[in-house]
Amino acid sequence: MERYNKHPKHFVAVDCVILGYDEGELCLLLYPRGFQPSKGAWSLMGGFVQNNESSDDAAKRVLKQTIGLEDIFMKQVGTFAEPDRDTEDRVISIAYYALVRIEEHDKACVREHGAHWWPISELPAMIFDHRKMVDKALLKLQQEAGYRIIGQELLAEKFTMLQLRQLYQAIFQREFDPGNFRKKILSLDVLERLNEKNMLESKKGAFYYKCKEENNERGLDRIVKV
Amino acid sequence: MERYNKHPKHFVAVDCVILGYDEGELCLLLYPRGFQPSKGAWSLMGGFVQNNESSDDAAKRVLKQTIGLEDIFMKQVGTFAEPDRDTEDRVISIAYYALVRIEEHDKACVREHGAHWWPISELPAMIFDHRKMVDKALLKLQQEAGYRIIGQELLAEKFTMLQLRQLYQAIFQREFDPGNFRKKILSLDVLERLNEKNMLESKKGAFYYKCKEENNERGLDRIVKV
DNA sequence: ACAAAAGTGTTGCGGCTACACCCATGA
DNA sequence: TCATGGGTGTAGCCGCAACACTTTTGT
Repeated sequence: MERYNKHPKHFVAVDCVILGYDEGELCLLLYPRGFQPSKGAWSLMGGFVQNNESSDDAAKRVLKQTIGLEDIFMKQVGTFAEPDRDTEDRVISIAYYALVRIEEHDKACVREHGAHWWPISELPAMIFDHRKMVDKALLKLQQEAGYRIIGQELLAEKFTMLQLRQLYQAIFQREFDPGNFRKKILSLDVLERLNEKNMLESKKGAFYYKCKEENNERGLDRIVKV
Repeated sequence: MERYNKHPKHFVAVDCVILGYDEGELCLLLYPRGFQPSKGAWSLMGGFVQNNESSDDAAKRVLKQTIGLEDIFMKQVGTFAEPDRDTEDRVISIAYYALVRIEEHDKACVREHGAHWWPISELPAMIFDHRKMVDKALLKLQQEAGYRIIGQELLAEKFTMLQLRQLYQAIFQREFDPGNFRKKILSLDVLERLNEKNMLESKKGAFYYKCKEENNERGLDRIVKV
């Protein structure tokens, strides 16, 4: 008994704003659209939502296919449903953003798609409303990072205060005072200092830290005022 | 040329978390589902996204139909796309929340649907994942109210400090000190004091305020720390 | 010796909280 | 006159920003 049949059905897609971090800057993974219209223009990684698949599942599938990684931090950005947003046919798209360690992704997988990492400050033109998705994703990332330590998602398992601070500077596009940043972060008591130092980025050497397990539970103080 | 045809299409709906404010408490408008399964269970107001209609448009249409009001404050909450969330058939639903002045809506229109305003503290069971939508909407409302004065949306064009404070107490589920609340709000310089007093709720009489026009532009200080 | 990052300490300002306090007036 | 909300003032606390200062070590 199909009660809903008088209503139209639509293509539903997911588009992934895949963010990494490299050399002090946030980077976005884009791939070149291979056919007209807008051939050669850059596009987010996307895919259609299949039957028996939630949009979360679809986004995970796209991520697996394009960068070969699973269990990635990922959140919904919002849904874009203007009737003419896709020039080919109507497609309603649910945007997600994902945070990946840029060093760990499957480079062959990415190369195969002709994809390219772009620094956030120099993004090329993108198809459709993908630029809007990216901008909204970056805002959501700031919100997330303002309430929870974003560290292991974009850096490595262990990281130094310098690395974490530079990451936050990239996310919030502003400087943080080294001393104050350190004290603020440590006062939250969500990092664990390891008995190991990074000797590469300073003469004195900087302790590595890693996130404590319970970091996932939010509810901290706010870290960065917006 | 339909390049997407190998992919499935889906029903796409909007569901509206319609919030009002009455006698010191937030209220939610629900209507009873009229058919099996879950007949008699309560449901959000919803509707299907039509062709040539964005989801924002669809949500506005649903609001117009159910409470007879246009130009209502409204924001996207998120998209719910579990394959089995609707027991009848697969429907992907985009949830919105709307803020309405409970006194101004079209009561005949609402009665016709058998709808009922429920205080937030005593919500009945709802169908499908509607409860999740409501909870997420209430969180979004807190976020919004924390950065912008939510006043004219839920109260009247003009309102007293007492009314505004009680509204905020309902939204954040906690008490605010009357003096401090007043000073904080006025320091934002987004309200305009009218030469008119409300004599009904106190002996001395309280000035009415209304929102200045530019209140819509966000970017204020944070009002309530979460 | 110098530079550069690590790490700690100090000080001042601003905002928030918890009140105290007077005002106006209806019951 | 008492209770109630309106409205203002104030003292203390806390957090943050700015910045000084010491440590360590490679070049």
